[in-house]
Amino acid sequence: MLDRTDFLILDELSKNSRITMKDLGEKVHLSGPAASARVIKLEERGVIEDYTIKINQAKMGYPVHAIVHIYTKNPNHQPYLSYIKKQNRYVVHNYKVSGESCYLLECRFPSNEELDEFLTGISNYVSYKLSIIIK
Amino acid sequence: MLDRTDFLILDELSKNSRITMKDLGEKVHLSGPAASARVIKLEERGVIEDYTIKINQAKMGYPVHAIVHIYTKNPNHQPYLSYIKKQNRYVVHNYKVSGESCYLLECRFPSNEELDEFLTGISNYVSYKLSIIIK
DNA sequence: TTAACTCCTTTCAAAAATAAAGTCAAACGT
DNA sequence: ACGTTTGACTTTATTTTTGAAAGGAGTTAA
Repeated sequence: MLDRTDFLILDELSKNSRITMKDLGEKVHLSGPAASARVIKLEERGVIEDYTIKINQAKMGYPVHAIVHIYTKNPNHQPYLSYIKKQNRYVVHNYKVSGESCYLLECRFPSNEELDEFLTGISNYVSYKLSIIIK
Repeated sequence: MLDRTDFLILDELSKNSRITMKDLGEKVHLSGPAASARVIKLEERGVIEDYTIKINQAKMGYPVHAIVHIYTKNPNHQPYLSYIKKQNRYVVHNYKVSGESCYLLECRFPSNEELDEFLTGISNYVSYKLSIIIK
């Protein structure tokens, strides 16, 4: 399905998604139009889902990075999920998981104060364990 | 420091990092060169760290997505860290965290068999708890 | 008032993207 | 064995985008 050249292309686009098709072509020993055609196919097949940027959240004012393990006491998760949705400025991911906990919440905060408020908020719906990411 | 227009630019680039400066300019009510100048500044300030793509890992053959909580028994983490480095084809992130566990490992596998092998491998160095991401 | 900045626009030459045409080789049916 | 189709590529030529340069408008400070 995917050949060596496709992998090289994905690798280059991962490193720099704004590379020109001409330069991408050179890197993978193809002409610009050929590289472009490959990329379009990768998009169509859904292998490339998105072109995006990595933002330095600390410089954006969100230096506190945390993982919160959620243990829902109530079988109805909706109140928790609604609350999370309302607090989405802090939430990076909310994974439903199998294992000990029910959800794994990755989030970012401007300060510990706001983290504290957030945790106070969710404790109305669920119990949790907190891990702060150090690096 | 960052104004409303910068936030709009970051938002648009997050959604599509390959947008042309001309189109980006239109979206944020600026000329192409003005948008381009803003973007260059955001890069220089380190707010934009990287232009990258989101790859559908399932279509790449890595459908199993897991978070592994690592508890190091030994105060010397090096053997664990070296092992992780060797297994980097599976590892998305290896966060050092404060809290109950020592590291939070986000990883992806082609199958449960390979997840099993990986876990067998790390159990030589550390103990762990596994969470499989369902969605 | 004037000078120095900042941030923008417009203009235009150079570079890149894209559409189109043509080449080549492998696969397939007759 | 021959012609046809298909897929992936290159080259060429047109269109579009980029990025440099020049200049204007608003702000601040001497």
